[in-house]
Amino acid sequence: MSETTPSSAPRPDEQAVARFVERFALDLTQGGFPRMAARVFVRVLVSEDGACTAAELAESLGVSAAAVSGAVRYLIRVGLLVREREPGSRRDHYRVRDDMWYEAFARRDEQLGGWEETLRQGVAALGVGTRAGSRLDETRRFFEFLRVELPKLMDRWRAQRDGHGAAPEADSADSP
Amino acid sequence: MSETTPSSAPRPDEQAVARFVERFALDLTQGGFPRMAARVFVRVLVSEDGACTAAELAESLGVSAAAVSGAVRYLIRVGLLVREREPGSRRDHYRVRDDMWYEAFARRDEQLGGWEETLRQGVAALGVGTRAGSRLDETRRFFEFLRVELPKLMDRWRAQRDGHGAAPEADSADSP
DNA sequence: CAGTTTTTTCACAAATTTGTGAATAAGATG
DNA sequence: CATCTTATTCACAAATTTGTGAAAAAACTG
Repeated sequence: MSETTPSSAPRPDEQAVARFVERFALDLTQGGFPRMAARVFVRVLVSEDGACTAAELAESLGVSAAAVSGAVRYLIRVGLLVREREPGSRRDHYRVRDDMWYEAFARRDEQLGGWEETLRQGVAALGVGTRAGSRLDETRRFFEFLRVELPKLMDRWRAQRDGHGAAPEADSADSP
Repeated sequence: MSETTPSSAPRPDEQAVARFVERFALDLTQGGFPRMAARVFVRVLVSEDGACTAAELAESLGVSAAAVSGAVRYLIRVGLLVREREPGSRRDHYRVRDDMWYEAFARRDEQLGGWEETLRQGVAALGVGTRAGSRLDETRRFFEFLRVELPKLMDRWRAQRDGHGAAPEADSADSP
C-alpha cells in the first residue's frame, strides 16, 4: 500500500486544515489578536486564492455573518486584509495583502509614536534630574529606536523575500 | 523611616505622576498588557529606586494585595520585573530589570518559535505544492526572520544605549 | 427605481476576564 | 515554638468582551 499522505499533491485534508486553523488562531490570540479576527484571518490565509467571501468564512467557521463583519473590519484596520469587489459581483472578497506583515508593523509604528509622547509627559512630570525621570527617558529612547529601526528591518525582509537569489547567509545587515 | 528626598532633587508633582501612570498603563493595555499588570509595572517604573514593595504598590494604586500579587507574577514571568528580598526584611521588592526591554523581546522569540512550529504543520496539511501551502510557508519564514533578527536588533540597542555615541553608520538623531 | 443579494448595525445573552475579601501558607523574629 | 508580618490562593461578584439574531442599510442588476 502506498502512504496515505501525498503531501505534495494539491489535496488538502479538510479536517487537518480545520485543526490548523483553530490552532494557529489560538497562537495569534496569545499574541493579542481578538479571537474571531484570528480565526477569520487564518481562514483567509489557508484559502487557495488567498481571498474569501464573507459567506465562505461564516460557513467554514460556523459563525454568524455579524461576527465575520466585525472581524474583517478589525483586520482591514490593522492592514492584514484588503477588501475587494469584483465588478459585476455583489460579494466582497477579503484578501490577504502580499505585504501583510510589513503593513502590520507599519501600524505598530504609529502606536510607538503615541507611547513616546506619553513618555515625554512622564519625564516632564518626574523631572529630568531624577532617577525615575531618566529611566523613563531611556524607555522613550527605546521606543524611538524601534520606530526608526523596525521599518528598516521590514525593508530587509522584503529584500530577502523578493531577491531570493543565493546569499542566504553572511549578511552584515547594514545597507539600506 | 527617616529616608526622605534629598533637598537638591526636583520635586515630582504626585498628581501629575499619577496621571502619567494611568495614561501610560492605558497605552500598554492597547498593546496587549493585562490592565493591572500595566498599572503595577508603570508604578515601579516611576519609583525613584526602580523598586517597590507590594504594600507600596497596593497603597499608591488603591488596589488589593491580591491584585498586586497576580500582577507581579505576570510581570516576572514575562521578564519585566525581578523579585528581590533583602536579608533581614520580610518584604519582597519588585524591581525593573535594567535590560527589561531586551528580556521582553527575548520571550517574544520563544513565542515566535512556537508559531513557526504550528505553521510547519499547516504547510504539511495543505501541501507544499499548493498556493495556500507556499503562502503559509512564507509566513513561517517571516517569523523565522524575526526570531533571528530581533535579538540582533536588541544587541544594537544595547550598544547604542551603553554610550556608543558614534554609530558605525551616520545614523544617530539625538544627542544624550 | 424595484428587486435581490450582501453587509452592517444594534440590543442582548453568553462567556471570559478582572479584582476583591477572607482564609491560608510562607517566613522571620524574639 | 509562639507570634507577627507578608505573600498567595480561592470563591465569588463586577465589569468587560464576544458572538448572535433580527432589522436596517448599502450596492449591484435589470
